[in-house]
This record gives sequence, C-alpha cells and structure tokens, in this order.
Amino acid sequence: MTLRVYDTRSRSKRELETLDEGKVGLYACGITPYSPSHIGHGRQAIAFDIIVRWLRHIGYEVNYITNFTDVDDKIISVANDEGVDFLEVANRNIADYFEGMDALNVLRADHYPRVTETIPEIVDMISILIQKGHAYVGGDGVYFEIDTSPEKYGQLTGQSLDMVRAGAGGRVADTGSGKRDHRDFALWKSAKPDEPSWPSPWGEGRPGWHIECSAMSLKLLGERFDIHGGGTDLLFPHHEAEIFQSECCLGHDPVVQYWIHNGMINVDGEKMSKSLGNFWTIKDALEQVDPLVLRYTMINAPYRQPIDFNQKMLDESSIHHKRMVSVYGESLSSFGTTDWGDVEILESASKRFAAAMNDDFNTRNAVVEIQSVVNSLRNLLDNGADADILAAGAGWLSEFAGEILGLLPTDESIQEMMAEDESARSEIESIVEPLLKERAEARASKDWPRADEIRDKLNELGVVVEDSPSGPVWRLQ
RNA sequence: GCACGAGUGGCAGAGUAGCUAUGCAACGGACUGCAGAUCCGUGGACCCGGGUGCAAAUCCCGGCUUGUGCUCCA
Repeated sequence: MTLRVYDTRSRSKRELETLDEGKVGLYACGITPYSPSHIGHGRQAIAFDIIVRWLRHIGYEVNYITNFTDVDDKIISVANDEGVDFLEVANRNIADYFEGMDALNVLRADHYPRVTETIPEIVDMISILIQKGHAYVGGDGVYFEIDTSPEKYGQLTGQSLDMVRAGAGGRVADTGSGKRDHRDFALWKSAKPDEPSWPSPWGEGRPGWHIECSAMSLKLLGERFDIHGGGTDLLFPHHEAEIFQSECCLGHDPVVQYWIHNGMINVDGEKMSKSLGNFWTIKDALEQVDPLVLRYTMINAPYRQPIDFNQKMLDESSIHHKRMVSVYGESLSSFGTTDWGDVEILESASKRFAAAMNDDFNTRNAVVEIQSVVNSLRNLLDNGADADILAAGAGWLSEFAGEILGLLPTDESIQEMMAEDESARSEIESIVEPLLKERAEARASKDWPRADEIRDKLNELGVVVEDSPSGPVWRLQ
C-alpha cells in the first residue's frame, strides 16, 4: 500500500517518493516564542507529530526538524517592556512550549534549531543571493529582489505579481523604506538602538523573518529535502519567500518536494488569533480538559481541515476518550497469547486504519477504526469474552491508539488510576453495602420511595447505582 | 476586489459516477417499579440552477454562502 500526501504546491495528493529511499527529511516551521503557546501551536505540533509517528511506523527513517524564531520584533518589544534580555523572553516561552507539548504527548523533534545559533549560515546565504544578483543592499538592510525571478511568484497561493501590487493598496508605504519594490522582502535588517544585533558584511543587524527557515533547512537537511510543513497562514508570504530564497540561492528547483500545511483552529467560526484576542493558551485549555482529550479533539479531524473549537466538541471527545481508556485498562488485565493479527475484527480494523493514514494521514478515519474496536471490546468485556481476545485487543489498542496516535496514557498510569479507583472503592464499601442491602429489601417489598431515597443518598456519596439483571452494581462517579 | 479552499443528515466528518460511511445525538423495542447501563432495531443528508453521462454528492459551467491568504501569526 502506498502513502499519498497532499502537496500544496501541486495542489494534489501525490504518492510519497523520497529522495533517499526509506528516509524522510521533514522541516516544519515552529514558533516565535514571544508569548505562551496556544492551542493552534498545539494542533500544528500534533499534526506533524502524527505524521512523523506514522512515517516511522511504516518503516521510514525520519529526520524531523522544527525551529524557534528566537529573535524577532515582538520578542524584542516584550523584552524592552520588561527591561530584560530578549533571550530571557525567548527561553521562557520555549520552556512553556515544551511543557505544553510534553503534556500533549508530542514526541520531541530531532533538532530544534534557533535563529541565534544559525547566524553564520544565514549570512552566507544572503551573501550568495547578493552575489547572484537576487538581493541588494538598501538603506536599512538587505532585500530580496522579487523581479529577478518573477516566475516563482504565487507558487503556493496562486497570486500574481500584479494582484499583490493592486491588493497591497495603501499599506505599502509604511513598510521597508529601503526597498526598491514593495514586494521585495527583508533578508537582513540593519540594527536599531536597543536591539540585539550581529556583525555582517552589511553592518550590524539581524536576520529578516524568512531567511532563517531557508538557512536552517539547508544546514540540517541539505540542498533538497522531502517535506516542508507549517500552518496555512504561513503560505504567504513566508513559504513563498522561502521558495525564492532557497531556489535562487541553490540554483535548482524544487528544493522542497512536498509542501504540507495544517489547517487553523477557529473559535466561534473565526480564526483564533492574537489580534482578535480570542485565543486559548495550552494552559488555559488544560485547566478545563485532560491533555490527551485535547489531543483527541485535534486529531478527530483531518489535519488540513479547520477545526471550530467549542465546548461541545471537547465534551464529546472527553466521553470517547474516557471510554477508550477504560476499555483499554480493563482489557489490559487480561492475559493471553493470541496475536491481534489472528483476530479477524482487529486484523480488518488495522487494514482500514492503515488505509486511512496512508491517504494523506487521515486521522479522522483512523479514529473511527479505534472507536469501532473500542465498541467491540466493550461488548466483549460486558459479555464475558475469553481473555485471549481481550489481551489481543489491548495489544491492538496499545499499538494503534497508543504508539501511533499517542492517545493512551502509559500502562503504569492507567493501572495506577485503576488501583486508585479500587482503593477508593474498598474504602467506601463498608458504607455502601449495608445501604444497598437495605435498598434491596425496600425494592423487594415494593417500597419505591424508600429505595429511591437510598439511591439518592448513595449518589450524594458519589456512588452510582445501576440495577442490572444480575442485581445492582455500583461504581464511583 | 483578487487568490486558494470548503459547502454532505441535529453535530463531527468519510465518500472523484452506479452499492453501507462511522461515531455521537434522536427515535422504537428488549430489560426496568423508575433511572442508568447494555443489547436489538429505525429514520434522516448530499447549498441552488443548468450541463454531460444509461447513471452525479461525486465531472463541467454559473450563482450563493463560508473559511483562509493578500499585514506579524501554527
């Protein structure tokens, strides 16, 4: 079975053919750490985390890079407001990012390059661009000259030069005084007072926003690499700028074989963004919901679709996730020697799961398969299936819901949770049992008010009573 | 305005021509004193208008709606 991925540049799903057989070089644009991470960052990281996990699962060796833009206007502005060094701001927010990602069960990338650690490579790249005539030194920095390769314009967004010229309207005037054309973009910004800067052939300054990704991907993945990713909001101008820079610098195209873009998170139908002030930080979200439930919500839609974030969605995810975890936990205590491949429903579910993931990483469909296996196991658990099959089911979930989708807590923490439940249960048992007995007597004599009164009382203690054909069963809320 | 997407049942979301998505919700039944859980079952959709096909949610044209981009943004 072949893996097909949607490539933004060709606007089609294409079979993945890597430059080196069996290996994937993947670069995804990371964050600018000027404030705590929000759930949009979480979604992006989860999307690429799952892509990486799946690629590895089907046998690829993946080199996954995601960067930190650790020097930028906003970071400097926050630092100046606080009267601290810009790196203090960046480091603090990078730590926050890792904390959030760890909670969301995002595996670490292989490298996290930072702009401040890539200055020499950036300077080299700019020098080559100037030398090749694609860039020029303006009054306040170095700029890429769009007109030197107009054919590259609109590769990802389909916009033409004239359109952008027309659309930019009055906003052109206040950008980049040293530009020859408003569509040119900065490669190097000359130092201003109170700003960090580095020496360069064009004087003290710092890199423009776009050049870092070209330099970092070149440094870590080489002159051509397989996949470049990021949010759809980076399509223009950031990724188009990268195409200009990398391809003009290296003199060949394409540098990137596949462009992959994840959809945004919307809140109440509008894009979540800082300027609208409607964003949730990861911490905000985790105050309300379990991190793995948040992860579940994020992958319960294909990565390219926008997600409209709302409470109902979280509630539903929470129900589904809880059911999955408890079915897994209960199955875990079964011991058996049957491989899941020998159980028909598991075998066929795994095939459909793989087909879903191979179709542009369709996690939504993959989750459907998880749900159907969870339902089957629930059924078996309730009707006393043999341990062999349950154990095989637990193994299946561990592999597909756990290792690949990253949705399961560790076995240890599940067992811990179950043990806690058990001890809480035995603690309260001496109170519950006599009441249940009394209720049974009341029910036997058809004294329903009394029976309900006792049930209410148990509810107050956090005990849920359910009458089954074989008598009442109870559990803790 | 221009560019690129998207419009499928109450919700989320599959599905590039002929057959069923799936999950949740709803409804009916079984079981129940009631409730809950569970089991069995049911109904329900393809934005609008044209076109091409024996056949269209699926392809083509037009329209409408909506998202994103055109400015820092995952």
